[in-house]
Amino acid sequence: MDISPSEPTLNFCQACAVRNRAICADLDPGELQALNSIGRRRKVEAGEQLLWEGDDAIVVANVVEGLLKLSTQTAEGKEQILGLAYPSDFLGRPFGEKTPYGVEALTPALVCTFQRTDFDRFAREHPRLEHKLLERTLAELDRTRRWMLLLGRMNAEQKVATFLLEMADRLAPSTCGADVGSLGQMELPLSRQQIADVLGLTIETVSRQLSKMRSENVIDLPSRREVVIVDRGGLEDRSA
Amino acid sequence: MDISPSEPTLNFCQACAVRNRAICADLDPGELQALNSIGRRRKVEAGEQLLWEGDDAIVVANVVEGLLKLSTQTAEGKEQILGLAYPSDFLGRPFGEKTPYGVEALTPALVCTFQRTDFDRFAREHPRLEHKLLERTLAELDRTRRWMLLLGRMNAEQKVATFLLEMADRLAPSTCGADVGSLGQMELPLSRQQIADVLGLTIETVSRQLSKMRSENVIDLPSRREVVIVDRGGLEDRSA
DNA sequence: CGACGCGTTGACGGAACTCAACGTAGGTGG
DNA sequence: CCACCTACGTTGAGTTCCGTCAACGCGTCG
Repeated sequence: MDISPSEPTLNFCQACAVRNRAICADLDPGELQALNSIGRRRKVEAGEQLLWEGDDAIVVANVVEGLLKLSTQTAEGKEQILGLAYPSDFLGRPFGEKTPYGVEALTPALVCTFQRTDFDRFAREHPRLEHKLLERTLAELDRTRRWMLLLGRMNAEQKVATFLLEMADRLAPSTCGADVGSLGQMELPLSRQQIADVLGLTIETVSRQLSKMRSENVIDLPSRREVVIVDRGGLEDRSA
Repeated sequence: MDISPSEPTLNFCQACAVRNRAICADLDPGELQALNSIGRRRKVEAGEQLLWEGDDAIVVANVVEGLLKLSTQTAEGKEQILGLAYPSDFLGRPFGEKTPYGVEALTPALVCTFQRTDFDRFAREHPRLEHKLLERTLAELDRTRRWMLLLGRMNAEQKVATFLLEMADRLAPSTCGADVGSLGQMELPLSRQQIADVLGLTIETVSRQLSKMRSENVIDLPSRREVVIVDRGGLEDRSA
């Protein structure tokens, strides 16, 4: 809950890893100091829930490090992951009453949290920040709509292939030891169940599709969490 | 293409049907005049395409009257409807290069169009408009994410029931002869194929689900395009 | 009247789900 | 250190739901 006592009034923002990519990118030093004063850094452990669906929207946050999932569930308890939040992504529902989805960390994560009311006020007073938030929200809406095509119209093979390509692209920058990325090896931050929840499938179907692609020499699966893309073209064909 | 010659320089905005609900709601008369000067009213016929997926994002628009669909398709040509645009909704991709989805009118529609570059400039100079656009985009993102749960985790019966309830709610205000709405009668602005494209189903499955619900006395189908909700509770049970 | 578009219904097959057993990796304690 | 346990993942068998293909009904328009 509390910020580290060793740096009580430090301006975290200036040294922030996502300083140039997050919604605060266009703020000048004075504005940044003001934003810093209403925000708090917080570590979230893997598996820890940061926001609960349906709660009053008290908190919003910026992702600094790590990967988190946004999810919701049916009345019967079947889960659907609505999206993944990477560093510099924004979490929570500004200008809203209720948190519309749950947020849970998939890896150890570092987030920069704000009381929603503080953030709303700050945003309204700083159009450049609000503009950044708008651009980010528009991009997220585009991404979400593209995912609807996957959920509504793709079969299991297409879903899994599309997922692997997307993860390879999005994970590349972080693991960007260049050769590692081009070799197509990656460590999945999601369990099979979570992959299934992203794709609207069952765990067994995901497992079968992965095994099938391995037997067809399109991918390799050195361990549970590792995937190697052996034949990117083959994956792309399957994602069509 | 052209505005009506009978009202060459009139300020459409002042008498606009969505004046108090669309993103222009917070503008003062002077700002409204400025916005009016860069916008054009345009009629779109039912079935006419307003924006094409993948085109350069030249135009953005506000819906004044009518209903339009946003859609995309797979490489194989299977369509997925991403959302419906009602009066006061915003269309197109501000601050973006490409139009990320196609837009086609389902009913005769009236839209207020802007050159995207003009609109972008105006928005950046008028934070109140940009704020409205942000609120609208955030709400649309919430709505879109809720639809992902339907696409990914619901069976055909749940999808159709959810769709009927949603349409009844959203169509009510316009047809709001009060008693009409409460009787649960509505005229669907979508064909069976379009309903299927919204729900990620086939036309036959939609038809079968509707017939089944009629046989169970949950709804009635007086004609192709009409639906009467006979037992709202029954529908709600099925949408769970 | 016939043709066409749209919707309904039926028969069938297959893709994905369900249920169940088994395998495997990682962590714990004796 | 190894046996054990547990969580996670894989694989198999059977079932179900929905998609596909096809025939038919109905209203509309030329």
